[in-house]
Formats: sequence, structure tokens, C-alpha cells
Amino acid sequence: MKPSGDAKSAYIAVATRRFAMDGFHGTSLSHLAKDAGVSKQALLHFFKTKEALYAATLTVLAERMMQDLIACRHAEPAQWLSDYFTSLCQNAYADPTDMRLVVHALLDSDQNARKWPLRPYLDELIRIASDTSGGRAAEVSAQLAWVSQMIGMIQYHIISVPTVSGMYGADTATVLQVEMVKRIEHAVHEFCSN
Amino acid sequence: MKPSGDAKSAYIAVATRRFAMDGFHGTSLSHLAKDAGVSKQALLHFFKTKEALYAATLTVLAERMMQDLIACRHAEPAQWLSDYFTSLCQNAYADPTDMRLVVHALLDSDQNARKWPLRPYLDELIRIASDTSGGRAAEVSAQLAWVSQMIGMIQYHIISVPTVSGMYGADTATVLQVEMVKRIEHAVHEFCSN
DNA sequence: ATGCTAACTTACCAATCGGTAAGTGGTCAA
DNA sequence: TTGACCACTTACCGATTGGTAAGTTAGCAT
Repeated sequence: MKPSGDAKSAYIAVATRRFAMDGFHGTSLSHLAKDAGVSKQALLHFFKTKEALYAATLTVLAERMMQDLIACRHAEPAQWLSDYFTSLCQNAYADPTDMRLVVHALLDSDQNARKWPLRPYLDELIRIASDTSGGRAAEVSAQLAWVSQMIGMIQYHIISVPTVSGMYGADTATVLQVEMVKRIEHAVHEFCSN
Repeated sequence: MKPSGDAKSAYIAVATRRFAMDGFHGTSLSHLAKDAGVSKQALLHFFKTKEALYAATLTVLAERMMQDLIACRHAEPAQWLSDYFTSLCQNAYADPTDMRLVVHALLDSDQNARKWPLRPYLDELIRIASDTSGGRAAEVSAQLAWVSQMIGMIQYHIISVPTVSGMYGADTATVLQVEMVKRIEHAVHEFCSN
């Protein structure tokens, strides 16, 4: 007996990698099918359209990011944020898939046509930020701005790694990575202790 | 008499908008041709392949970004950077094309196959940063990291505007924009006066 | 044994993709 | 007047796209 959920989530895992790599338009159902080792119609059996598969991929992404955030929970909100952002960045060096997928999704111009599932994740980040001593004093817009800035600097940094590596060499890219983690910690410390 | 440069750069302008909107894979030669009001082969007459047109688009983008940077020149490097980054952000609210194009280019996984023309622009930014009183003291890697962080936070913020607007409403998005400009100025000031 | 359903497969489709080939019409110097 | 050249068009190509239709095969409750 083959439970349906297994195959389905396996297809989503394959799609996640492909969509993160080549984007929605750069990925074809044939490619996904070949990656998964099944026929194209196996995918269409579970997801009626390519769009639906993409949407499912983004939904699972959002759940995974929320879980990663919760997994870093710490009594001290400042420490929580510091741990999370640094691990987010470090893990992405080994596997940039999720970060790339988020940025690809942001760029999709017809994004307003589909619901954006990352809102709970952002809300949770803002809530944690507002629990810090520095964040409590700030206005809500300032907390959103700070969270947005942090995520932006990490995700942009991750997707630019190959380019920076190509332009300035792998050594410089590595040094930049170390420098970036320091900057993340510094940014968290500065925000939380204001 | 119709000088060839005019049509060619007009095609590049059309391609810039489309590629920025939908990315390389999301843009077809037919769409570009329809936008430009000519046949598909008119484009292929000037650019032998779609790839070549894309490369030309990125080259012109790099030149334009360099020009924009030089246009903000100021005797005081800190002021130069402050002026440039804030104007970069403000202008992108009205027309995010260039920022979107850069991020799309960063995500293209076969980017190592084509040369990346933005390096002189980055080098110039680093040079200016190293001329500030705070930057002079820092190491080269710290200057690169800071420049990378600044560009990242601005470009990511720009491409996320539609999503943020959809998630939190247009009003919140506007407040966030104002907040972001303040953060840019603060970041420049902090780096330059260290 | 039988019928139902889930999880596929092969066969096929019109539409579109990037790109080639072969002109066409106009401007130009000689 | 001619002939070369440039900017461009129509016609066409094989390959690939997302998606449909119609089976096929296995497990399972009745």
C-alpha cells in the first residue's frame, strides 16, 4: 500500500527545488516529471495545473519557514531573533533553495492573483521583535520595517552569492559570508537594545 | 533616413521592461515584438538570439546604473552615498524596472555562462565607501559587505512592495516606504561616521 | 468474484516557443 | 540606372509547452 501523501509531498519536494532554481516560467512539467521519475500526468493527477503545483509548493514553503522559526524559540526574544536569523543565513549557504524560492515568488508579477501564504510567518517575526526591549518602544511600522530589512538583507545576500563568487572569486565570497553573519548579529543587537 | 541605433535601443528599452517584469523565461520574442510594434524577426535582425538581446539589456542596465551613481557625485563621499541610495530607492517606487531586472539577473542560474556587467558599478560604490571617514578604517571585505547590504536592502524592499501592499494594505506599504528611506539614511550615517 | 477507487500510463492535442530562409521596399553612393 | 546594403516582412520549421482523453494496474471493501 502506497499512501497518497508520500508521493504527493515527494512531487512537491522536487518542484520546490526546480522552481527555486529556474522559477515558475523556467520550469516545465516535463522537467519536473523527469526529476521525479514519473510521467507528466502523474503530477497532473494530484495538481490540476502547473499553477496549482506551484501554489502548493509555496504553501509548504511557508509552513517550513514557520517551523524553522519556531524551532529556534528562546525565552529571550533578542536571542531568539539572533539565533534564527543567523541559522537562516548559515543553512542557506548549504542549501539556498528556500531563499531563492521566496525571491522568485516575490518577482512573479501575477502574484496578486494567488494568495500569499507567508503572512503568518512575517506576523510572528514582528511579534517577536515587538517583545524585545528595543522593539517595545518602536512603532509597529518600525518593527515591520526592521523585519523586512533583515529578511531582505539575508535573502538578497544568499541569491547574490554565485554572482559575487563569479565576480570577486570564491575566497572573497567566503569572507563576505563571514562578514554578513557578523552584520546580522550586530543588526539584531542594535535593534533590540535601543 | 532612420539611424539604426534608434530602433535598436528602442528594442532594448522594450526588452528591459518585459525582462524586468517577467524574467528571461517568462518573456517571449513574440511578446517583445508585439510591444515594439514590429515582427519578431526585426528583433532577431539586430540580436541573433534571445540570449543576446538579454545580454544587451543587462549591459545597458549596468551603464545606466553607473550613470545614475555618477550623477549624484558630491565632494563629500558620505553625502554622495546618502544622496545616491535615497534617490535610488525613491525613483524605484515610481519605476521599479531596473531593480527588478537586477534581481531577476541574480536569480538566473546559468548566469555564470554570461559575463556580469555590473562589476564596475559595484567597484565604484566600494571606492566611494572607502573614501568616507568610517570606511577608510574598515577592511575591504567590510566595505564590500556594507555596499552589498545596502543594495540588497533597497532592491529587495522594492521588489517586495507589491506583496507587502497586498498583505498589509497600501497604507502600510506607504508607511513602510517612508520608514525604509529613513533606515537607508541612518545606515549611511552610521557606516560613514564610525 | 466483483466493482470501486486511487495512482498512475500511453497517446494525443492545439498553441507557442526560438530560430531559419527567402524575399521586399527603400535609401544610398557610384 | 544600377547595384549594394539595411531594416524589415511573410512563410515556415521542428521542438516543446501545458493540458485532455482514454485506458491500465493495483489494492481493497463488499
